[in-house]
Amino acid sequence: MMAKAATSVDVAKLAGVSQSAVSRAYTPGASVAENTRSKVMDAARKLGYRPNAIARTLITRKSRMIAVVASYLDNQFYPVVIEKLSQRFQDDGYHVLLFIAQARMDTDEFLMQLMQYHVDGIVMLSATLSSGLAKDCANAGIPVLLFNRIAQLGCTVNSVASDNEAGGRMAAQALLAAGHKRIGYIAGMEDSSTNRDREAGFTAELAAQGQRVFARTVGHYSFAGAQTAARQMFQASDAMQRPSAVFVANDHMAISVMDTLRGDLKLRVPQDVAVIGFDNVPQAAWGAYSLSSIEQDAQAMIEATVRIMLEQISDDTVLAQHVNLPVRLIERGSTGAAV
Amino acid sequence: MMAKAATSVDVAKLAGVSQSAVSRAYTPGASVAENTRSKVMDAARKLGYRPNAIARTLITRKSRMIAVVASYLDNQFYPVVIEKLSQRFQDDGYHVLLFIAQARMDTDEFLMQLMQYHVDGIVMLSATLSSGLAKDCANAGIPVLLFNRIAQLGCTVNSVASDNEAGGRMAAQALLAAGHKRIGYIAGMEDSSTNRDREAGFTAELAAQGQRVFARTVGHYSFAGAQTAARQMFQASDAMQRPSAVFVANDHMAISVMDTLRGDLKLRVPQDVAVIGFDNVPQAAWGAYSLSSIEQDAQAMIEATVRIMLEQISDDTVLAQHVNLPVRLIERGSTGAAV
DNA sequence: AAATATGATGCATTCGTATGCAATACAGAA
DNA sequence: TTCTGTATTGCATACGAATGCATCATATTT
Repeated sequence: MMAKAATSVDVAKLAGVSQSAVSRAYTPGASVAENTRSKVMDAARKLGYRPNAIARTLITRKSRMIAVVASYLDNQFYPVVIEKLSQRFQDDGYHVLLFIAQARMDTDEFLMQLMQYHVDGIVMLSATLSSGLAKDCANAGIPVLLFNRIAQLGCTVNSVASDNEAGGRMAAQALLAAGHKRIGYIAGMEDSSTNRDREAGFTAELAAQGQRVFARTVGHYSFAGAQTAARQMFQASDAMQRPSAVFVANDHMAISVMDTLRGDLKLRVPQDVAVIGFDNVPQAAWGAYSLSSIEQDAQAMIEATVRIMLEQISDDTVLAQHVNLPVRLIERGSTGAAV
Repeated sequence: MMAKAATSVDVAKLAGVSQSAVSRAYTPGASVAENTRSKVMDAARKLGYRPNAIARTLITRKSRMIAVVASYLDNQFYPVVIEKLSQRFQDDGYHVLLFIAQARMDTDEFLMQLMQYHVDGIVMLSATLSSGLAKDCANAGIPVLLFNRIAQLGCTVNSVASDNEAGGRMAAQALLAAGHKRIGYIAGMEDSSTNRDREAGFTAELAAQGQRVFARTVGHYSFAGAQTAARQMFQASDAMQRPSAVFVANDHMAISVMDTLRGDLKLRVPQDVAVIGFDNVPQAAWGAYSLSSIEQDAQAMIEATVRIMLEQISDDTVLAQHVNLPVRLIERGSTGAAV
């Protein structure tokens, strides 16, 4: 039933031209007479011909595919980014090959798969991949970009991130300005650059105003981890023994923290505890949370990502770039601001 | 700097065998001596050789790529599905090429892109694609599966969905059992099979127990649309003029409805209005909402999807299949159940 | 030891398109 | 009219791996 798809040779035969002519008709800027091109296009339409991107890739060595490596998508920041990123690449004629990275997956196996598909570039959304692996990819000649993460050493690896340190400082300022004296921090993954920078800025600003972090626990950027971290931090029944405000390393965890505070611990937000997160995911604006947050400019991050990738694909002598975008404070009810 | 990647010919030369031998060494079940295979593997390791999946695709006519067509990912049901689906396909050696479908995108252009990549199969998560387009793909010999949607006519198109009608009935039963007499329905996209079936089951069960839908508005499966729909439905200041319970066609909208009820309209859930949704997305379980819902068994849907796709890829004589999986009621606080 | 079966290997071709090169046509210039 | 330059076109080959077929070596049988 399935007719073998028409090839450029079939089209050439029907149009009475050579296969080269067909190829040229589909190549912008190639030398073809207008007359020939239209003959080819007519024949192509009749046969339902579509150029085979696979065969083209084999010879041009450009697949027009970008690998996006992501981790668990329950943090809504990532689906939003994937959606917009995919759209932007589509607008430029690229497509996204999605890889879900898992801890259990052997990284070598993973690398192998990426290489086999000959993607034109790799965008890593995941915070869980070693930058060693990222460097391996770069050495193989495929531009790599760490999204929302800073590369440790590799000047071969690009990165696009927000100014997490400034964001950490903003969070501290917001809580200090509201008069809090006992301020806690719930960390994400301790070895991630996002957590490190957010915490550094936060701590620095507290110090600048003569305070220290009152309590600190670790939530590993997971929903369940944040619940545990919140319980640990707020278990004291004496209000003076626990923070009156907490900066949570991302919104995904902050929402879990708010649920735990209200549900398990019967504490009110913001009256008993003020909460501020990071990312400004869509859910932060939901009425039930009204979570104050440090907003990452996802759109700008995506634009930078696409720009850098396309540059590196077209010209591999371009040096690795590191973009650091500004963030801004979004004040909502969870820090006592007017909703 | 970027050394041209080693090919099977390079490996063959170094190992002192033919290129065929290299190919066979990588083909499970091919006829190669153990001795030869290990010589090949040693040479491959030295050169960092990886088979070129593109070249392989050209000759085997199997790309081992599955296109997943998705729409706006703000409804968290889809990111979860994409993540799990991608993992399941990866486990079987397939990868996901992600396409974000947009209304503004010309469907022909879209189809062309899919064909060009010679994907082995297409999974459509989006409810916004015409099944006409889906049929076109199937005619081209690529198995197509509608996920969470029923195909209208095309016996060439597979579908995996939940028993939406039964789910609609369950929702009605839950609200009726709680004694509600004024029950509303907020619809999703009116031309989608999910909305149609959910509403049909819901209405039928109400009728079976001698009731009719008290009020009905349309939220188009969007967050903003649900807000408008909720305002319309609950604008009456007299409690008797508005529903005491509402079934919302999916959780994504139901959460928006709850926010609107509480925030704008100052109504309590469940005391003033009981709310029940559909999908059981992760957020439904969040403490601030505790949203009762009809759970779709995403895992089972994914297993069925992968099974059907792999069957159709390996044997194109298999007829289109239609899977309808059971759903179940998850009672939470939003319908007055104990939390 | 000879005949046969079995497994391993290499050769040559194939997949569908892009492209360097040579050939051709056709224009304008002299 | 002849020459030079430019625009088209086709030929042949390359991309990298898989595979049918023929060949060869080895194991098994008689």
